[in-house]
Formats: sequence, C-alpha cells, structure tokens
Amino acid sequence: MPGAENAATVEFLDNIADMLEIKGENTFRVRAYRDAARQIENLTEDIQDILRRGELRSIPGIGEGIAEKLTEFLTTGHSEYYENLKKQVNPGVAELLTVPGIGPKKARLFFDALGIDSVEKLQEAARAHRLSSLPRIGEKTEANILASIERMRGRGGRTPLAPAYRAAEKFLLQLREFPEVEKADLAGSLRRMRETIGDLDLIAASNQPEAVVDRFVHLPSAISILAQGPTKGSIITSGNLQVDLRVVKPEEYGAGLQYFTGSKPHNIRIRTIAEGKGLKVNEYGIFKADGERIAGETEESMYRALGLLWMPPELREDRGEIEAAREGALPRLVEPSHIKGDLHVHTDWSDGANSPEEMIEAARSRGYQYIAISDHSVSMGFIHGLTQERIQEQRALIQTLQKKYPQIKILHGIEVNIRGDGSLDYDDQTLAGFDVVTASVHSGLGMNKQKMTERIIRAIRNPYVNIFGHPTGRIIGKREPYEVDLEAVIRTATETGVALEINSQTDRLDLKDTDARLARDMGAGLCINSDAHAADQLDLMFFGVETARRGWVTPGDVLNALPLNLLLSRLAKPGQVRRVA
DNA sequence: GCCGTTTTCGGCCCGACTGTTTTCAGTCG
Repeated sequence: MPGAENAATVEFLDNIADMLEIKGENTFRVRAYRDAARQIENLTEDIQDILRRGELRSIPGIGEGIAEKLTEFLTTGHSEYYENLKKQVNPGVAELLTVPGIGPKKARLFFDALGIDSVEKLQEAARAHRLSSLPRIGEKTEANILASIERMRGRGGRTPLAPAYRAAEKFLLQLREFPEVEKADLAGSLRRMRETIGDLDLIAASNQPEAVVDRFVHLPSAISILAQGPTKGSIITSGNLQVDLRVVKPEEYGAGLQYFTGSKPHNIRIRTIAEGKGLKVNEYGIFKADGERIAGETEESMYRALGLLWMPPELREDRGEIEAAREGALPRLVEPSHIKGDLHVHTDWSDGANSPEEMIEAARSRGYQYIAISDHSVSMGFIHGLTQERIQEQRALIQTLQKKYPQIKILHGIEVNIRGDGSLDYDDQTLAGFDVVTASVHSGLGMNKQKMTERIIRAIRNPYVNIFGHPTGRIIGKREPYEVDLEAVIRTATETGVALEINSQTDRLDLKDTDARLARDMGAGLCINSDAHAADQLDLMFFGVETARRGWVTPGDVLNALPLNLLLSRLAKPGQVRRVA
C-alpha cells in the first residue's frame, strides 16, 4: 500500500521541478519531473515494491534519467543530483512558488535583486514597498502579493469536498437565477468529486457573458475580485474560498464543460487522440483542420466525435477510462439511489448526538429499507462503549422500536474495536448476537506495517465480522494512513467475504478512491456507510458514494446496495449458509 | 526529460487575464 515513501518521492520530484524552474531550465524538462511526480502520486502500490521488481520504467513518464535518480533516492535516501541542485538554487526561493501569482521568474527576480528566500521575507519586502522598485513590478503587483500571502495563511491548503460542494451549490443556484444565464454547472475537481478541492470552478452558458461575469463578481458573498474579463471572473468568498467562473456561448457549452472539468491528464489524452485524427480540441469545440466545427454543444458530442463514449466526470483522471470508453467497457457506477440502507451509524448510547429512534426516523425519511444501529464497543470506555448489560438493553429497545417502525428493518450492529493483538472487544458468543459486526482500528495506530497487517488480518478472519471499518485510518489533512499491507488485507477480506468500508465522513473518505478501485479489482466486497454521529450526517452517504464512483465501483460490488432479503443472507452467521462475494 | 502506426530527433495543450508598458511577459488552469 502506498505509504510515506511514495509521498516523499513525490515531494522529491516536485522539489527538483521547482528548482529547475527557478534555474530557468527547459520547461519540458520541468514538466517531465512534474508528470513523474503525478504518476507516483496515483500509484496504488508501494514505489519500493516496484523498484524491487526493477519496474520503475514501466511507470509512464519515468524514463532512463528519472529512474536512475529515483533508484538512488529510494535506495540511499539521498540524491547526488538533488544535492547539487540545492547548491545552485536556494531552496527557500522554491518556497516562494507556493504563493499564488509568484512563478519562477518573479521568485528568481526577488532573490537575485533583494535576497528574498522565504515567504516571510517576501511579505516584509512587500510591506516596505521594496518590490515595486524592481522592473515590471508595480504597486498593484506588490499589493496582490501581500493579499495572496494573507489568503494563503488564512486558508491553509485545500478544502474538504463536502463543505466545498455545499458552498458551490449555493453559487450555482444564484448563477442559474441570473437572467442572462441559460445553464450553469460545477466544473473542475469539484465536478470530479475529488476528496479535497483547491478552487471552486463553475461554468455557465450565456450569450451575454460579460454581463454574467459582472453580476458574478458583485455577488454579496464575494469579498474581493481577483480577476474580471469578458468571459471569466474570479472571486474570494467570505469563507476564504476562491471561486472561478467561466462563461461560454450555449453552443459551446459541452466543450467548455468538458474542458473545465478536466482532469488535466485526461484532457491531454483527449487532445492527443484528436490530434491523431487531424482534429483540434479547445474549450469552444472540436474543429477540423479547415476550421469546420464538428462538435461542442454537448459533452456527448465531444466524446462521440473522438470515437469515445461519454464518461462520468468521476472517472476522468486518465486511469484507464479512455481505453474503457473506446472499448465500450465503462463500468456502470454505483449511484446514491442504489443505496438501500446504512450499516454504520452511532447514537447517544455511545458518542452520537441523537437517540436510536431519531436515527431510525432519519433513515426512514430517506427511504432506506434498513439501518444498523452500531455504537462503539466496550474498550472505547471514554465514549461509553457498550457493556454486556447495555448491549442487552439496547437490543430490547431496538425490538420495541422495530414494532413501532415496521417499514424499515432495524439491525442491531456494533462497531467493535480491534485490539492491539487483533483480538476483538467481545467474545464470539456476544458477537454472534449482533445482526452485523463492523470491526475497526481506533488505537495503536503507530504500529509497524507487519504487526498492523497481522493484527487486521486476524480480526477480519473472525467469522462474526462482516465489515472492516475505515480500513486505513487516515484523517484527511491531519493523519496519514497507518502502515499496513492493504493488498494482503484485501486478499483476506475477499477470501472471508468481509466487506471493506468506504466511510463517508468528510475527513475520512476511507477507503479512498484509488484504494476502493484496488479492492474492487481484487474482487472484494465494499460497503458504503455514513458513520453518522448525528441524524443529519446520514446525508454524508453521498460523498461516500462519490468516492466509490471515483474507484470505479458498481452497485454489484456494494453490500448495502443489496435489497434486505439478500443482505440478510449475506450476513448469515457461521453454521448458517453465508454467501461470499 | 520523455516518447514513438509521423520512432532515435523533434515535438511536448493552449487560451484568458493581469500588470506594466505601448506590444508583451508572466502566471494560471
């Protein structure tokens, strides 16, 4: 499973790219390092394993030169080339590139002329108006740099998908109300539902683009305008989000939508395919060599003109979707409407905010066929994990509530804690009493890879475990996944019929998209759960489904896409007939 | 630095916007 080593390798390559850029190296050489970094970022396995097999060069974008540097770096933790580069380029100058609006040329200029080698010093110099004495730098540039640094500090990186999505939806509703706007949609990484979002990208169709941009940048939620042109506007919201709007003509809408949805690697592939057919693709359409326009009004027309099927935005990452579209082998992705119930929700019996009855009501109002009340187990004492006695009390309550709510099947679940040695918090007899058992790791996260893998495999070999919860333990932006051989875990889960959870909590989304893809490809079952700790959090399921879609997951892969009768047969206890995926 | 039904050299996506200067370089996506 890709761990810290992959991340360090990505950083290594990006650092080289930054330094080469500042040196003023050939831009294509710079791009080669960046492309290689992106490829490694998307790997589903450990780069060390690939190195061991001698297959670095089988990764697209890694040729002789980069493979050599990576081999040295990965074997010795050191790179002659990189050390040399650091002697030529002050690494602090590369830090300047993190400020939006500062590229290699300005970074170099500031260092050469004023000795600026940190964002801190850049800020000081801008405040003291020392930048505007430089050629081609005026007062506005200086003010923009200051504003940019402040925004950067205030935001601290990318926004999680859920809040970004909610903010963008509000903008969309407003845009669609503009009299000049015919259509408007999400674009960019937001439309592709990446787990974190940089800027919010929106697109609109209109015959009066300037008027639309003008209304947009003057919306009350815009606290400052970053850019305003005849077809494009960019603002900062009170929530410190950057929102970009692009306006195209209605007949160009599909082309614009396709172009601004990306991803970049996907679009580069699309352009290359077009080129091979003597066609040209841009945000206005697809054009023949003589300039005749042959597609652009809809996305479907764009892809069709290239001999491809339309593909859901979640797949557009150049991870095989183009080949699949060409062969008519695109997966039929899971949709929110396929989800028949939620098998992981908490109540105020442990650390949830609402009562079991309130959670059941919320599930019923969302049209679910079933819900599993699954609180924490006994070793989670500090959040009132259930004792033997309270298990029985809760079970009795569930039986009473089941009579009151015959429309929905109420399952008694548990999120049982996996102890350090891989044993579970309850004995088999206790576990047998639950309808559905989710086993999760909550402690001892710093364990080494081998021990953690053995621990988890022991836990999911327990015949009473149905689901392995938030399988990698990561918290987006806060905690790296624990060290574990995920492939070995997936193999075991596949053998034993344990479903791997895609946990929908905004900061988890665990399994993440590429891991879900790996699990699916290896034939494992998945289960998409909200892990709701309050009734309204049942709605987080949407983001879990989106993560699954990015992992090419189909409804047939998902345990809780099964109707109740089939679900119950899949959850059958040892000794009963239990169907494995 | 990578890559190849245009393969060992010569390309590598390309258009919008800003700021500064007055015709365009730099940055971004």
